[in-house]
Amino acid sequence: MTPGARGNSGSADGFVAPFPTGTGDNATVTDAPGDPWGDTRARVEQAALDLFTLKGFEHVIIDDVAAAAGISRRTFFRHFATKADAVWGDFAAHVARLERLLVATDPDEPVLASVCAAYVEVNDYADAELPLLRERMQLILTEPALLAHSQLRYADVDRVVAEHVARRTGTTATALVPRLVAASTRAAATTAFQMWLADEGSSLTVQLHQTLDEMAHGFPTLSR
Amino acid sequence: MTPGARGNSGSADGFVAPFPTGTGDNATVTDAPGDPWGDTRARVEQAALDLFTLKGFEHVIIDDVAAAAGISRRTFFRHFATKADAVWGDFAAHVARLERLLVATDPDEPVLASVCAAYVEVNDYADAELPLLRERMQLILTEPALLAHSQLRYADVDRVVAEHVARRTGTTATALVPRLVAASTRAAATTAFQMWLADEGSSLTVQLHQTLDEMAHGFPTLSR
DNA sequence: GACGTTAGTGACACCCGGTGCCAGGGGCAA
DNA sequence: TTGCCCCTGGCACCGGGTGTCACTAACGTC
Repeated sequence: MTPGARGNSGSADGFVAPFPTGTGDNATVTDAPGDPWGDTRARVEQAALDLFTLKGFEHVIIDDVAAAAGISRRTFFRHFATKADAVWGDFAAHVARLERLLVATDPDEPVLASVCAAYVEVNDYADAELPLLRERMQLILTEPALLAHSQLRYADVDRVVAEHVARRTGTTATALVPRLVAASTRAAATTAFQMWLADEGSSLTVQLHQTLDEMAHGFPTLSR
Repeated sequence: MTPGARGNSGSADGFVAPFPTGTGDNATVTDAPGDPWGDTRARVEQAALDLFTLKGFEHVIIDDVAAAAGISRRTFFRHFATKADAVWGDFAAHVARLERLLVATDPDEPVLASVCAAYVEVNDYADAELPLLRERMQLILTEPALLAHSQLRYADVDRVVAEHVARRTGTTATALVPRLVAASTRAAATTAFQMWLADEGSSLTVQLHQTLDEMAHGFPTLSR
């Protein structure tokens, strides 16, 4: 549901630049112990996020990001398949974590509740990570091109959830209920993120809980 | 929720070509009474749909569609803002119809039920229109680029539904419940379309009813 | 210490979606 | 006939994305 807000530490799918690309501002060579030139991918991500937030996604061209990160346009596309991908961090790891949470759920717990709980838990970020997450989600849910692109990323989430429901209910992931649960919970989670973004002081966990519960319980607020 | 399956009769936002563009296969000039040269936009739509279905969306370039429709590449982009838009027919009219249905709902009816009913009714197509609808939805839900693009179109639907719920519940369209109802019902409707596409012999109306009810009632199938 | 391998990089050419601009040319009213 | 409106095609251009080639640093091997 969310881009991986961790600072790209593990580099699950990211490479590490083994030498400097020399824009001149790299100070001394032996700056940090172990990783002297820093992670190129992380540097590009940061530059992209900053520029997109500052000038708007479609007003920034790849050359801008590349220049800000001290790499060439061609190299940008070696680290990110598309312009939009620069916003998502290590999302594959996030999806993998959701899948692990789902697999580890108590088989006696109601399926829908287990999905909601996993959604809440996988989005339980440390306070220090929230500003970055906010910046990412603000872009994803606000910029049309990124909103459209998000559909492709979220397809993986839907698949993981649908497979979980299918396992628990003894059907296939393409059956009605697994698909419906996946689509509905994701819709609710997205709504929770919108509410969280709109209210600077709110808690993401609380918003997720409230929104998922409201949906899962058949919208009790609407006079039932 | 659905592209307008009607044959583009009203031309709510489409223009009408006032003279032929002459690829040679236009038979005699006085072919059909009243509209001798046919609707250019409709011709392009048909060519695009056929080619996309036949070769896959991203394996078809605009020049292919333009050539098949007997127009220039530049003219294609005068009828459709993007390549993806050629698939959607008169979707704005479809959204407008949904909005009229929502406005006309009985104020005493439960809000959620009124949204579900409107979703079902706005997607109640004549048998003759179903093959075209199937082709369109198959593309939209299958081709990644079109799936991503659909998010932008469906944003209009969400807005209309959220505004309806906001009116009925005395809040704003950006409040939690209006947003959540809009997102959830759309998720359910999309799922219904997937099920309908997967089962050649099923009824779209039945699928929509079943899926929306399952969601709106809190997923009774999941042992509650 | 010379060597081949591996991997990230930059430069270049190219494809394709999309846009701005300009120049026709047909319908239509004055 | 004149002028206007609108649709059209052609052309140049922008920007995202890809294939290819050559360069160079790190590393293991003989």
